[in-house]
Amino acid sequence: MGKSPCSEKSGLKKGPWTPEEDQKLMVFIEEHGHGSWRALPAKAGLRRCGKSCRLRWTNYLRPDIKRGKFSLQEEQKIIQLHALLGNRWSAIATHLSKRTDNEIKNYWNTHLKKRLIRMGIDPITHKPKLDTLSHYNNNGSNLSHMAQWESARLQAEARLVRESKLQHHNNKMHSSMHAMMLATHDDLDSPTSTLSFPISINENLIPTTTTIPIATEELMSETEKRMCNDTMSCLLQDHDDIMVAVEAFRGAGYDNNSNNDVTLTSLSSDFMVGYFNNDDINMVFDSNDNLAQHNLPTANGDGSNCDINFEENKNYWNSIVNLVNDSLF
DNA sequence: AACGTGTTCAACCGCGAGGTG
DNA sequence: TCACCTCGCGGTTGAACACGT
Repeated sequence: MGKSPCSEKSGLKKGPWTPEEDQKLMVFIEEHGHGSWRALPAKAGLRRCGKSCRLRWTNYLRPDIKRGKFSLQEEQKIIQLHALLGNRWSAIATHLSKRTDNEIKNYWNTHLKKRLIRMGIDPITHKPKLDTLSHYNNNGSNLSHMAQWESARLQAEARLVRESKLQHHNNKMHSSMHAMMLATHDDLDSPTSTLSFPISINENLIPTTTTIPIATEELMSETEKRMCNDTMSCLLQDHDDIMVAVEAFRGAGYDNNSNNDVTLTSLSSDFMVGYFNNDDINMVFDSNDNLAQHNLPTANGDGSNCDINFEENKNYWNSIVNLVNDSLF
């Protein structure tokens, strides 16, 4: 297996890179490209292993790297992406232009993770920790707020389940495209409008759901296309984008089945979840239509609770993001 | 100024995926 | 199918730095 011979070879330098070494590596790559990393050190006149050269280049010397303080937007994005993708730093890095996976990983471990822990949020699940309740209990008055929050949240979820099932039923009833807004606004408001607990929901991130026939674009009427555009405009720029997303969905390994509509729900300005209405498969796409995650389990196998899973996640993300924002000021 | 402690982040290590013969 | 190799990823380390006493 691919165990690196780096540490086993004598005469190879380790540790921090000198400016001279950096210069040699940059000049060589600019002239020849990196090609085989294993062969590069000898060609470039470096007493380093190829692995060390690759790391130095990708994490430090590459010209398209942005360094310095992370912006608030970048922090929010990292938190959201981590909630969705976990410790897949390279995947997260692809959504933050000019940031390396190593830098994001370090920033998470040294700043964001600690901040979430301080706020009583589990940095792995992105949900409030159970011991947060006892923390609040020990501190007195806030326990009732936490309990009220959880109670309101559960009530909202129960309503969402009911409405989701109704929506799923409607989807089955109509085989052509339907653009519809989920009636979730009140549900999302309820925990915050009645409580003083400092979690609020960002109303800009209310999800929109659109059901699109997976059949070819030609089958869609102009009206349908327009409805599609209107509903998805918060996420996708135009009809072409939507069709690209559908193609990406279809291209992810599933057969084209004209009876199998796809439902797309925008989670945020960067992510969209989709699922086949008669399937238990659902997927998450980023704004570039890349498949970020798929095959998330569903409770009843018919896709009817997909909205609930992602609705719940979205709520937590917004809560986390808002809490982070609150802690900054 | 000296020391101890905490924090940061560049760099390393080991593992697994994927390619190739 | 198997063995070998390279590459990329995520976890971890430790030197350098910051800060408090």
